[in-house]
Amino acid sequence: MWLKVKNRIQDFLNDGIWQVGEALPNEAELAKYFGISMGTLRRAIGELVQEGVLVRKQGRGTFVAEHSKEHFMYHFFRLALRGKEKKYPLVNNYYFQSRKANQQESDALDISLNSPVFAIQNLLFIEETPVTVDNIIISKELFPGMNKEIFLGRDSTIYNLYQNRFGIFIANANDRLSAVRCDNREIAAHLELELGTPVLKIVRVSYTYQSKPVELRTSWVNSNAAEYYSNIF
Amino acid sequence: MWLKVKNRIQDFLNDGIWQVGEALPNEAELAKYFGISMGTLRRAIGELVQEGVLVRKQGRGTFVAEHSKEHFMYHFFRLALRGKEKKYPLVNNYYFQSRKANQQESDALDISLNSPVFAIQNLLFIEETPVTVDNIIISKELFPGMNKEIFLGRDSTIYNLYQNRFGIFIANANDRLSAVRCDNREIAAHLELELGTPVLKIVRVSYTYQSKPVELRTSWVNSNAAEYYSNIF
DNA sequence: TTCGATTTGTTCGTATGTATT
DNA sequence: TAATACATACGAACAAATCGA
Repeated sequence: MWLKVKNRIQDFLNDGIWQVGEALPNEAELAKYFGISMGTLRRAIGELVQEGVLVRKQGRGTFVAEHSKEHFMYHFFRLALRGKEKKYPLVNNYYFQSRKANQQESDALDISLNSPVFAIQNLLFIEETPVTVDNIIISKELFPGMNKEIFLGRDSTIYNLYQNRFGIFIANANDRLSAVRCDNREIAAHLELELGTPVLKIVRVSYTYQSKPVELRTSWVNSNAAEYYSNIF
Repeated sequence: MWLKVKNRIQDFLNDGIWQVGEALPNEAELAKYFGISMGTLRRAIGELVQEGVLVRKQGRGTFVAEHSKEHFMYHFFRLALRGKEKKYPLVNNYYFQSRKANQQESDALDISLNSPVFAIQNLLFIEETPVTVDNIIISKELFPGMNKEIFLGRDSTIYNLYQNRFGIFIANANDRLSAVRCDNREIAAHLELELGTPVLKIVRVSYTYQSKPVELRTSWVNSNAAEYYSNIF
């Protein structure tokens, strides 16, 4: 029963019945609505809280999770200068283009070949040191109304923009890392490295709670300056 | 109360009152022993189950978790051949030495400089391809009776050996990744790479449930053949 | 094969504690 | 201070899995 209720609540969330940041009805009401006891309801909600979908606040209510800049930074930004504490990067945009998805992109994002996508290139600095060039690919269809002004005008992280403006939550990501020679002149120049220097290449696909792929991001990291941190639990 | 009981159970486990694989007393007995209701006890145990410390089996009992080879492989071995499924590696040992900890090693393992340690070098293959050279450092003090025969004679993963023979559970690990030029002749030869080829360098510190550092492992990965997978939730 | 004893899993209802407004 | 909402705790009943007689 708690599993059924959990799924029904998820469906409500997907259908946008309850909006981001909004409070759900209180536990007693919800239990009555679903025809179960409060204990069982709490179990269902408890799981969603653990997954980060809902947030419970004692004395206030249960809310649809709204992730902060800190959350996204802490969770998804895995780079830091060698041996130093993690810091917020500064972002410099190089291009924001409309084009069609190639094979790799359409495979990763689960869209058809040649679907319209946005292709974005950013250069990130930490303490004035260029640490990574990010190439971002997102499907146009998922982000109706998106344009360069909106993208550059965001007041927080990119994932926050997805969440707040488009209702899309990045819940998890899959990174594949390898070491490659930096043979691309443009990237080498951005990172202020000589051609042929080893760089960390990261291919990330980010997903929603429903495991729907949202973003393909390829990063080239200046490995002289920064390291990738991975915590395994 | 449930938090207090959880901590008391953890203490029992640390003190070895309940051994690996053993069953705990049943819920009713435990609740009575701790002077709490079964519901509260279940909450305490439930958290430990979630953390992977205990395992509950309906109809049988609650057991001290004993992690399988599959668990350790799935959780802690993050390498796979490019674009292929994860496979078990074959391990080839190059040396097993006794020596004293240097600065980096003593810092990482939280032991004093020049403490006795074991230093081990392995070469791992996947499908006949050499994928990584691992340098492993563990404190002698944590592994009384450890020697080359025991280490090489293990019938499962290294972490399983720590668990089954020494009662030490690797619960989480911290990896720091960077791309470097492979300038070490020996490592290059092991990986069948030319000197100067970019390789993925991973520095891992592994910890017990109590966040005590157990192992420092430095890996050099043949990035032509293999990739590092990282899942972020 | 069946049956009963044991053990964890689920659900219910209620009471009390604690944080917020 | 009172009302509201989540947090914790208790106890009981029944379901489901396991194991041995």
